[in-house]
Amino acid sequence: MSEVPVTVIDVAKKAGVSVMTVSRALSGRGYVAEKTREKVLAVAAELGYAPNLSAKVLKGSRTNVLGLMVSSLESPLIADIIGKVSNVVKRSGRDLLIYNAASLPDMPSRPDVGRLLRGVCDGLLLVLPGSPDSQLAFFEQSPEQVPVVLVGYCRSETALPVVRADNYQGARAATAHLLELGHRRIAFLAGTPFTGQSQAREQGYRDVLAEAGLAASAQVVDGDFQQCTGYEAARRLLAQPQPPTAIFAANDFMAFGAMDAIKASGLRVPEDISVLGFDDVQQASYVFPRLSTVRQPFADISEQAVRLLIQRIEHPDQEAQTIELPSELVLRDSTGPALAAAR
Amino acid sequence: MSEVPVTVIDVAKKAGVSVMTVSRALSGRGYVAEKTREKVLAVAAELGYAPNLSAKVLKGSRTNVLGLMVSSLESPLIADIIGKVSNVVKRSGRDLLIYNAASLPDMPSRPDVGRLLRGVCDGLLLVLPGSPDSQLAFFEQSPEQVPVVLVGYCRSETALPVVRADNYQGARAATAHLLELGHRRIAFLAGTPFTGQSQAREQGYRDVLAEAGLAASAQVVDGDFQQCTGYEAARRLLAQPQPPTAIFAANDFMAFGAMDAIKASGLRVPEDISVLGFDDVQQASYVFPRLSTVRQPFADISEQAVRLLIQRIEHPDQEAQTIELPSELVLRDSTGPALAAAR
DNA sequence: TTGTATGCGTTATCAG
DNA sequence: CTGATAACGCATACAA
Repeated sequence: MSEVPVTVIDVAKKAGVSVMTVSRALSGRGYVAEKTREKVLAVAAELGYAPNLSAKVLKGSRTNVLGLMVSSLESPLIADIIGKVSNVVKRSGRDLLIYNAASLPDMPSRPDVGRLLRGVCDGLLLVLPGSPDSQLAFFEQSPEQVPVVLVGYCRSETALPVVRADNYQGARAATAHLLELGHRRIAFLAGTPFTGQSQAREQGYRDVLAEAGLAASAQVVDGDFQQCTGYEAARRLLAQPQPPTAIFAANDFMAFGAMDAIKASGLRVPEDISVLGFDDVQQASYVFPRLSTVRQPFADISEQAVRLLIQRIEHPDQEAQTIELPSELVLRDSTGPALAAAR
Repeated sequence: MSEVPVTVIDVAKKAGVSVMTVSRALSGRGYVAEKTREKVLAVAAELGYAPNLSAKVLKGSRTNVLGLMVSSLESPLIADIIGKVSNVVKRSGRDLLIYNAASLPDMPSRPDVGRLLRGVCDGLLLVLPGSPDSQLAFFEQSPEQVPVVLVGYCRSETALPVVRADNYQGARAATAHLLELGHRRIAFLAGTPFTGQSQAREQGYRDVLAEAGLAASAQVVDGDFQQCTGYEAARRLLAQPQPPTAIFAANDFMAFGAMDAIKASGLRVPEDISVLGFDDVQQASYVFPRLSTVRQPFADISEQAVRLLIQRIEHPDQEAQTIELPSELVLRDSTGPALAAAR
């Protein structure tokens, strides 16, 4: 009962026509008699014919498959983006293949990383918040080889098309909000520098403080977007003689870690210390207290990224553009007025 | 400067040999003079040759690519498994392609779902906790077509090889622990039924209660493994005249939701109500209070699943086996003695 | 409107 | 030990 793969030849034989006619009937290109077309389609359906993707690729034609390269699979944030992109792609009638470009510490990524996908996919989406730029150079060198769109990339040095949130304005709004609440000692928990997103957020934070005449009170702690790092960083901040009254984390996960550290120290959020995140991951609404944060419009970002990629596949000659979507300050329960005593 | 793809022909020309010699030198199969081999390898490296995967597939040879089909990309748990599998596969010198088999509500999955991967991959790993069995039937019907291994599947009706944790014993240990702490009203928050994992856990829960003569006190609330569902379910439980003193959730995310609901009601975990999860996702150690849970050995599971898949690729004729790895009760801070008043 | 022949990059077969 | 040739499944000129 094991069905051997069905090819155009099988369909052609059974339908009593040539392979060419089958090909035309299925692709819709070229002239085929309506009656013949129906016959072929019926036989194809009956036999359960599905085109061999590899043969298509080899022939150089479109596969209707898009690729998504990520620098990590262990971050729930990336998982969320992957899920959204996957849905958008499916809705466009295409398929999506995901590839983890992360290289193991003891096993450097081979030069053919990505070759894999490049062969099979019509175009590639790159979500690489954890990758050094060497990977990117690989794609920049041959832009006409395969269409590419960067997601959430924040540095200006690339010639590739980009879709991202407005990290700078988002961070400005967040910092301004904390100032309005009366906070004067606001710490910033930074993330990894790879995509430049953390720097953009830090810049927004610093600029707003500077404009309020508080440049000297800026305190930036290095981090890596991980929850446990946020925990450790917050512990160190709390151990200071004059701990901050508010913590602005470069992402939600570090904010979660910071909240845990604060609670573990016997302090309350937001009564004793306010915490503000960035991203608005799903968990932000479920933790206690619910996290105030800057929302990145991931649904829009995914939508635009896929749209832009498809556009580039169909019009490879157009200029690369950068799409920046607005971030939005979402106020929940983790931010509150600064303690009068602490001002 | 755009590099056109380098083929064996290019290498052959530059090395002054035939394509066949190049193929042999690179694959290591067949006789090639040592000196010729070195020459070819040098030229291949110089030209940056990488084999065309599609051509390999078309020819029917191994691709050294494994596929991972998941039923959802939005669950952090699956994301975790994906990451681990990805690492194991990389370490084996192979590559991994991930495909989201979830079908959109308004766009049913086309019949060629999976055809895609089946063509390109030597074998497939299936992680389908959210899929009805129709998808599975697809693979069972033609097991010799492409080697397949199921991950975390708990029903006995399949002839395919399976790797999973011991859900039943894990749930037994968890329930027994709550009984030892003095709890007598223990509620169980169930998940989706698709893989049978929730049922296995529920069975362990019911059996231990029955053996303690408490079968009548079993209370099972339907859920779907989602955090918000855990929240809602816990709220309903708390609204009862005699709320449970302990909640055993079929997974950690529902446990998180339950903890949030308890805290939002002004009660404390574990002083007023104990909460116990299942899975031991990373967040379980970071939430407050840290979650007691049943650890699924995902690292081992991933390792074994990949190992088993590779074994089946290389020896397709062997009998399908089921590997069940032990779960482990991990006690943290979310479980404590039952309130004397509530017993 | 339909059929024939060719090539994409690889590897297996078989001859040299 | 090495090389020419065919074949995998599909789509495209081109011919009929």
